[in-house]
Amino acid sequence: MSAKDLKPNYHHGDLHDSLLQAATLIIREAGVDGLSMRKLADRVGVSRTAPYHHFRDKQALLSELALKGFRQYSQQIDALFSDPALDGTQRLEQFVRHYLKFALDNPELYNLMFGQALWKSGSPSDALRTEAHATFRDFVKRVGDWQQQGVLPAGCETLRFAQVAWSTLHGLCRLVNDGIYVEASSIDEICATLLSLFRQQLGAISPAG
Amino acid sequence: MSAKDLKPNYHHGDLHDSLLQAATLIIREAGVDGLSMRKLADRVGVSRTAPYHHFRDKQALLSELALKGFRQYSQQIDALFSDPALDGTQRLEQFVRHYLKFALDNPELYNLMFGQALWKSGSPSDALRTEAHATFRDFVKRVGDWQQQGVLPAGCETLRFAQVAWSTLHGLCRLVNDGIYVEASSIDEICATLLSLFRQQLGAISPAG
DNA sequence: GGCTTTATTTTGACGCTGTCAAGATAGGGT
DNA sequence: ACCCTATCTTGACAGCGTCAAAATAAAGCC
Repeated sequence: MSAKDLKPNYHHGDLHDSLLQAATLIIREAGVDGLSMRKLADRVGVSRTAPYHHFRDKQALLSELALKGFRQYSQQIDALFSDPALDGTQRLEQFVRHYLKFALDNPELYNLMFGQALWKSGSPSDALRTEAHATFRDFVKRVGDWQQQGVLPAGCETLRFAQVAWSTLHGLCRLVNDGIYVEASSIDEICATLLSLFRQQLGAISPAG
Repeated sequence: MSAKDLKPNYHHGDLHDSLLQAATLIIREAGVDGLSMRKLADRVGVSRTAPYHHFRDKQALLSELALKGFRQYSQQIDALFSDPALDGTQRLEQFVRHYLKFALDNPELYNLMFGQALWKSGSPSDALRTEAHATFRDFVKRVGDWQQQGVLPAGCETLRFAQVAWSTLHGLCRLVNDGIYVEASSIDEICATLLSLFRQQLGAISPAG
């Protein structure tokens, strides 16, 4: 037998995927902090150390979850940009709203993808690093397009603008997700302000103009 | 004896402060994750549970550290704004650079002050909540001043602008501190871009203008 | 001084965590 | 029927936060 997919009563079937799936559920219910390797194993119905034959350690498991998150995110964004009914301005607005929605709908996943747990102290897997970089490159490219289309200001290096814009989006997501400030009700207004700021349409600075 | 301050050879002297002090050191050396109540107690030379008579739990200790961080931050910012040699524009620039510097110089402390560990799941002490809110109010007030002085665009609700601006600063700090992107070398340039963006001086959008 | 009261600290314990080493088991190939 | 290898389990270790109860030392009062 070559394909392991067809044997549901091997030792487990496909423990690797079952673990990822169960981990996703636990994280949704109890947050990343509520996920332990032991509870995870228990949930799937195997012994405590069984997962260690499929993931080097807990971080490796989390890395794969984050990786799946990036794939999911990219897919959603690609879908958004392949809609031919939207012009550049609408795409920018939709992108911003979608980014926030993704982060706010999946706070724990977002935290995994863009949090210190995986990135700090150098552990992220190569696959994760690659995928994340691709995601950022993609964003920079879109910012460049928007600049060319006159949707975003052109008198500014694309990379720098992209870094600042991403900082803004990321910062807002974190402030909300981490419970630091902003009730959900204000988000639409903040989002509008943020878009006006990016487009440099906040009104004249000098009253002497 | 009424004042405990005067007795250095009580049981410990002032275990409360000694713990905070040692915790600060450990965090600087090993990060917040490297701080455990047991190691902390050991470092100070008391038994594992001694700290629990001075802090309800670990979170209470971290809350106090964050509180000290906020006081330290406010003091530095106040000093900056009390310099009469600076005009509004310079103050904005100095503020932005100082905010980044504070966060990047004390990454673990910044994470404590503005991270999910304390804010998420509702545990922050009243004192911490009060101090943090005051800090944000202060920032909003300064943004209002800058708007009146023509340093920042006036055609925009102060609170909204402040929220977006803080998001940008916070997001940048997190991206750098969490090791997600941006080498330290780019920060100055990003900072400049960020300031231009806030001041709406990034250049014309429409090539038809 | 001696006695009591109170503040402070320690010892012991519990359940939880991540993970290593060694043994058990079961499927595939011959 | 055999072995090999992939898979899983059992046992163990060190570490964690924290509770309860016992021990200690200081302070207050006579």
